[in-house]
Order: sequence, then structure tokens, then C-alpha cells
Amino acid sequence: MALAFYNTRSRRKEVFEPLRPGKVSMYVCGVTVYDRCHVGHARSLIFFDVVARYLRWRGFDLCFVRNITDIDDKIIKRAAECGESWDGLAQRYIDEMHRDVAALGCLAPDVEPRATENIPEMLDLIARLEARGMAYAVGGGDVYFSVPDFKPYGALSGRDLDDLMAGARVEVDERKRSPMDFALWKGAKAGEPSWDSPWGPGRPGWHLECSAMSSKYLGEPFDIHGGGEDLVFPHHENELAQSCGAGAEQFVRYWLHHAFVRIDKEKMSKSLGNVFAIADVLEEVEAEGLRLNLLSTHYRSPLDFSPEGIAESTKAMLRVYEALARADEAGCEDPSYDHSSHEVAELVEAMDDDFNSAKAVAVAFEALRELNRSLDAGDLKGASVSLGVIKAAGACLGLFQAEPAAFLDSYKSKGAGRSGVDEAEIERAIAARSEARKNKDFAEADRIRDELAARGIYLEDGPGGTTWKLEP
RNA sequence: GGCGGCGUGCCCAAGUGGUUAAGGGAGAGGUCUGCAAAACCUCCAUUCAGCGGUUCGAAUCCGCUCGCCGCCUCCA
Repeated sequence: MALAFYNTRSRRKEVFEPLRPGKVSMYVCGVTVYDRCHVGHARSLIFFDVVARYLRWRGFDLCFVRNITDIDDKIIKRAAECGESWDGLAQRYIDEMHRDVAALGCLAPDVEPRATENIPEMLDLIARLEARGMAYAVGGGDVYFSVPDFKPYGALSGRDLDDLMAGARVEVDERKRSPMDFALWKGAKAGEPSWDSPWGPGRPGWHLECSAMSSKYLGEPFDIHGGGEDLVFPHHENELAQSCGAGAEQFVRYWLHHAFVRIDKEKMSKSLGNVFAIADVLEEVEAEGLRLNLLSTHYRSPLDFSPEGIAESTKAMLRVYEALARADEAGCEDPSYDHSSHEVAELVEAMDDDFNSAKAVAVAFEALRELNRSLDAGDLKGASVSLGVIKAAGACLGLFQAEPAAFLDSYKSKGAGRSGVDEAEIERAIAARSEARKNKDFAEADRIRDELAARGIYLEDGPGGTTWKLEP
């Protein structure tokens, strides 16, 4: 079997064959740093993190590039509103984004280029387009891409240029030759940050940076270009037009787009005002619960974000760690299966089929039941196989990587802190109850347990003594 | 208006032509336990929005209807 996934350009699943055998180049559109990242960004970060982890686990040598748009209109506007320098604001949100990425358990990309650090490559691209008659300057430093001069325009998003023109809004900019033309370079107005160029001081258009940076770091063509589905048009269509207009034969081999996160069936977006910042959400819920929740739905289906959904996933995630801790305690060894082991064939099949993380999660949970069953039966060998499957699935999905006992302890402490529970007091109550149980004073023992339960603290009497946990 | 997607049990969600329709959460019964909890076992959709059609056979393909959503403007 081979890895296959949905290519936006062909609108069907295609077997993945990298340009160079064994090597994969992937470029993902990162964030524009004018605000904090929200759960929608989290889906993108986590999904492509899984793609990266899986490709590597599958044996590919991957170069993963994710850009940062650190100059654009929204950054300038926001900085003015905040009375802050544009680059100071950008850096602040870059730092926040990096914290979010780490908190979500995502690996850093191999290269994280910033628009402002790659201006020469962008100017070079404009010059090449101008030389081929695909770009025109209109004065004032503005340079546009001439869409009608790029015949295959619309091929990626399945749009017809005539339909687009017919549906286009009346353009205020009379200097554009066609309403579909878009800015490659924006001349600077007074007080705006700018870079020198042959067309005058200005800043790059949004689409331009991705064309320039992807080619710079990955070559032309490269294998995978990813992003949210709203980027298909116009962003990626325009990138394609720029790069091919400047002479690239193919630019990108596979286009990979994920669906949105929704709130009450509507797209989560700034304009609708229904965004949840990642940092705020992680104040309330365990990051790995959120991660499991986002991976429980296939990436091309919309996902409804809800506290209930996160809570369900968190419970499920804790069940896994409970079992992993049990396995550790039993002295169970992780066989560390690689992708060629027949034990993980189901997992590989799931992930090979269009990165079906939901199916991969199911494989992990089936192995989880098997693991507990083996542990119940004292079958360490069987347990080890199941443990290996869970860990392999976790390696692909970026889940279940923490040291189980420590993870559960820390989860408990965080929860206790949030609900103002005093751990030492609980330990004292447990000691008192154990004493009562030893004296067969079950009425007193049950009274103590009920009292704790009323506060959301649940006790478990095991062979090694009594432990407690919080209501998830 | 143009283009595209979705509708699977109480909830979330895989499955896109062929054995018993994954998995998670919730619920019910059981084993274990002083009693519980956890874990495990069993049960929980003759049915996949509705109606037609193609087929030996469809949740899966085609058509229509209803409902929901996205892109076409910055957007993950």
C-alpha cells in the first residue's frame, strides 16, 4: 500500500510520489501576526504537525517550511491602534504564536521564514514577472499582477476567469487593467514601513511572499503546499499564477487544504466575532485533550468546537494515560514499532488513506482495550504489543508522548489548582479513611469518601493503596 | 448569481459498491470490590435526511426535494 491523499488541484485522492524518492518538501502558510492565534489556527498547526510527524515516521526525509507574515495592512493598522511599532507588535505575536505551538505539542518547522527577511527574493520575482509582461507598475510604487495574461488562472480553485470577472465587485482602483489583478508591491504612504525597490519604496503583497519564500527554501517545484481551505482562492491561486507566470513549470505538486473549525455551525472568524484564542482555551482545558478532539474529525470535514467535545476527548485521553501508567507499573516494555511492523499495519493503512487521523485514533483505542485486557490477565507479552500500537499511533498523531505517571500527576495538580483543592488536605482525608477501613468502620469511611465526592474528588482503592482524581 | 462541501445511534465521529455499519462520550446489565471507583465482559443504528433510479447487490453511484455550511472580500 502507498500513501495517498486528496490533492485540491485534481479534486481527488492521489498516490503520493515525491519529486525525489524518499525526500519530501512541504510549505505551509503560517499566520499573519497581528493578533493572537485562535482555535482555527490550532487546527492548521496540529494537522500539519501530524502530516509532518507521519511523513517522518513513515520514513520520509522531510523539510517542513512554515512562513510568518510579519508585514501587512492589518499589522500596520493594529500597531497604530495600539500605539506600538509595527515590528514590535509583530514580534510580540510571534512570541505568543511560538508559545501556542509548543503548548499544543507541535514540533517547530525546519525553516520559519519571515516576509520581511526575504524582500530581495520577492523583488526578484516581480522583476521576472515584469520582464515577461505579467506585471505592470502604475506609479506611486504600486505594481500589479496581470491576471488575464496568465491563461491557466483559476485551475487550482476550479474557477472560470469570466465568471470571476462577472461576479467581481466594482473596483475602486481605476489603475488596474483588470478587476482581478492583484498587488505584487504596495507603494508606501507617509509613515508606513517600507523597503526600497525599483518601483519605489513599499512593501510586498501578501501572495508574493509565499511564492518567493517557498521557492527559495524548497526549490521549484516542491511537493506539498498546505493551508486552510479559505486560502485556495485567492491566495494559492495567486501564488500559482505568480510562480508559473514567472517561469515555473509546476510550482507545487500536491495541494493540501484542511476544513474549518466552526462555532455553532458557523466558521470561526474574526469578522463573526466568535473566535477563541488558543491561550485562553488552554487556561481551561488540557492541551492534549484539545489535540485529540481536533484529530478525531477528518481534516477535510468541518469541526464544531465545543466545551462538551473537548471534555469528552479529555476523558478519553486520560483513559489512555491511565492505562499507559498501568503498563509502566507492570514493567511492560514498549517495542517501538516502526512503520514496517505488521503490528501497526492498521495504523499505517488509516494514515496512508488521506491522513485519516480519526481512524488512527480508533486503532489506538482498540489497542487500549486490548492492553487493559492483557494487563488484567497478567499477560505482559500481549500487553507489550498493544502498548507498541498505542505508542506508534501516538507518535504519528503527537499524542501520548508524555511520561504517564508524571503527566497524570501534573494534570491532577493543575486541576486541583484551578478548583482550589488542597492536595495535602485530601491526603489527610484519605489517611483518615484508610484508618477507618482498617477498623472496619465502613460508615465513617464512606462518609469521608462522599464528602470528597461532593467536591469533585473521586477515590479509587487499588492494591497499592487509595488514589484520588478530579472530575474531568 | 457562480463554484464547492455536508446531513450516519442520545451526543461526537469513521466508513464512499459486497462478510455482523469502526472508535470515543453518555446510558443499562454483569464480573471484581466491605460498598464503590477503575478495568474488563455484554447490550445500545435490519439502518445511514427524504423520495425516485442504476445494479445481482448502495450509507456508499445518478437525479430530484428538504435542511445546514463554505469560497467568490482580509481570513487557518
